[in-house]
Amino acid sequence: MVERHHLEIMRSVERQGSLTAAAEQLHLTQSALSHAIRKLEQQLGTSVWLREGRQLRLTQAGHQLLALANRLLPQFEHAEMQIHQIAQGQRGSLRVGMECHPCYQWLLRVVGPYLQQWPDVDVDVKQEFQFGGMGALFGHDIDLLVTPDPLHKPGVRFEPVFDYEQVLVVSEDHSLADEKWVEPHQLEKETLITYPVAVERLDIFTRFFLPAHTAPARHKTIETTDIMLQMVAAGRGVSALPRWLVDDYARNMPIRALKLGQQGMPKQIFLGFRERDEAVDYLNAFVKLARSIRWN
Amino acid sequence: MVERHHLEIMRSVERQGSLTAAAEQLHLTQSALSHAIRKLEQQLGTSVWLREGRQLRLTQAGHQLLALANRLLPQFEHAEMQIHQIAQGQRGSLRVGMECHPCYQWLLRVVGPYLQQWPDVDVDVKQEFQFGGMGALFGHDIDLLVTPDPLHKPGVRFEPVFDYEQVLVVSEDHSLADEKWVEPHQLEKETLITYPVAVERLDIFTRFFLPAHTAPARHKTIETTDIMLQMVAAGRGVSALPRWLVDDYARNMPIRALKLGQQGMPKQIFLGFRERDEAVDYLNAFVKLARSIRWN
DNA sequence: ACCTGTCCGTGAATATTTTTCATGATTTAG
DNA sequence: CTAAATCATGAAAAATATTCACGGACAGGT
Repeated sequence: MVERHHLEIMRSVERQGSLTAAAEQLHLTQSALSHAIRKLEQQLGTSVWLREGRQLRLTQAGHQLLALANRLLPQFEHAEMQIHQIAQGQRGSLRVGMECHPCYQWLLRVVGPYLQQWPDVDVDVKQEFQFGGMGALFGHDIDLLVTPDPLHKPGVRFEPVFDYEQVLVVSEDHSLADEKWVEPHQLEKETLITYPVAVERLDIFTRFFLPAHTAPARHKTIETTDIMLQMVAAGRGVSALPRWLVDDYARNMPIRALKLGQQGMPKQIFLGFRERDEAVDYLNAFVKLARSIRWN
Repeated sequence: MVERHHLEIMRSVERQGSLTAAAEQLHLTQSALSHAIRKLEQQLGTSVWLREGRQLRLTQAGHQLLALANRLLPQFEHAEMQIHQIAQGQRGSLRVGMECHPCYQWLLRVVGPYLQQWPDVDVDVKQEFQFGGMGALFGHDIDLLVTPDPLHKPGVRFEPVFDYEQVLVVSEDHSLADEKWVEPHQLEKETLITYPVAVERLDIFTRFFLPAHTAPARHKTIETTDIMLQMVAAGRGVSALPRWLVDDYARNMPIRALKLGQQGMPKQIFLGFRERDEAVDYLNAFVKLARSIRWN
């Protein structure tokens, strides 16, 4: 019925002052506009303007239409511009999913600079997935997965972006506090504090205790890193965390970091994304930026 | 570029869940929609949804479009409905112009009931006209002119809507306070207070003093009726006003109304409008309602 | 694994709509 | 009163939208 085209005509006629001038501005003939409006008037059942000599004066219906044009046309134009930006990968929204607790601390450092570089990209972080991080990736609930466990499958690609060392955190007063490293059996009497995730996903078990066929005496879970470290500082248990994270906290807390085994436990953070999105500029840029960020 | 039609498709596909179902709802074939969107995608430079098996999933551009559709389509529809009402004279805006000061008091009593009867008509009152009330009427600045002086010209019609008597207002303490009527020469020593308009437009001069070849001693002008009557009550002068207005104020003020001459001075309020608008329902209804209102 | 029904995409044919062209009627300015 | 400018109109041409008739892909049932 009322089409965008009609609104363009209304606006142009208002701005240019005459049908003829408007036609020129719209790269059409005066006749085309005349026909277009005439048809609209027939459909609306009322005229849009009154022909008074060579002047056109808007009727009430005409005023409504003009108001509509002034309201809607900018929205059309803005949306088109935005979609254009999206088409060129300059604008978008990046939904980041995370599968590891301390990853969040790391992510925060990446997101800041990223938002500066890509002011037109929104970053959204999600932490709960019904079908796991991979499920969320495949189900398009997220566009990027931050995880320490790359689960290679066709359709997704994982890129390592950050190497770090997982360390054991103990209180300054702990008997092991001055050791360079710990062996599994040294923790047989300890309380281990971890995030509340399945044991299979805890490297401290899969790569440290299990190979040595031992385990800590007790296992507690705590949601947040801050409280976890408070507990460790208070001598209520030990925990395994990234070294960069511990170093950060150690400035204000009586805690120490120890290597897990003589060689330490190297870990990596990976970014996973759908291969289809490989060409998406702002996603690629995120991966690149993430890789370039260093902790001193 | 992005047309209303595309928005309709986006919305319908979202609601119906598939192109085929949307096509049915829009009374088109699935092929038509497919072609339409394909062309749009080419113009935008990005696809609107991804074909995943038989599922369509919106891209970011698609989400933008859908959001646009949900925002703009209701506005299109609302505007069309409104214009339809305008076309049938059920809705409009009535711009009322006034040429006489006390007319405003009268108008207020008409507008209330009118707004009740015509909830879809907006009433706007204007009091200042660059080229007089008639000019405003011809220039389409107003649709209705309230005036005591019908100036008949081709193209406009005037309808008398209210008969009343213009009376002299004096203080209760005035020497004439208990007279039934006054003659012009009795006011030769008085101060006359009027609204600030040209003397030719004041009936008290043209119909009362001038025929008797006399005039009041002093002439002051005051903008507002309230202050004017305060002055009269205080014995600072006399004034000429409609009887219904004076009766209203006299309940709380020490003032009296006297006939101007033995016969009194009958007056009328007229409503003027363009003959072209004669068929406009809500305008006609205003005139009719104005005529029917009585003061008891 | 193999139908089967359903969905979407595509190219050619067709239908519809938009635009132009050519012209006339009306009005304003000089 | 003429000249220039404006908008309206009908017919012709151009452009666009829609349908038709397919084909390929996929999910669900057997």
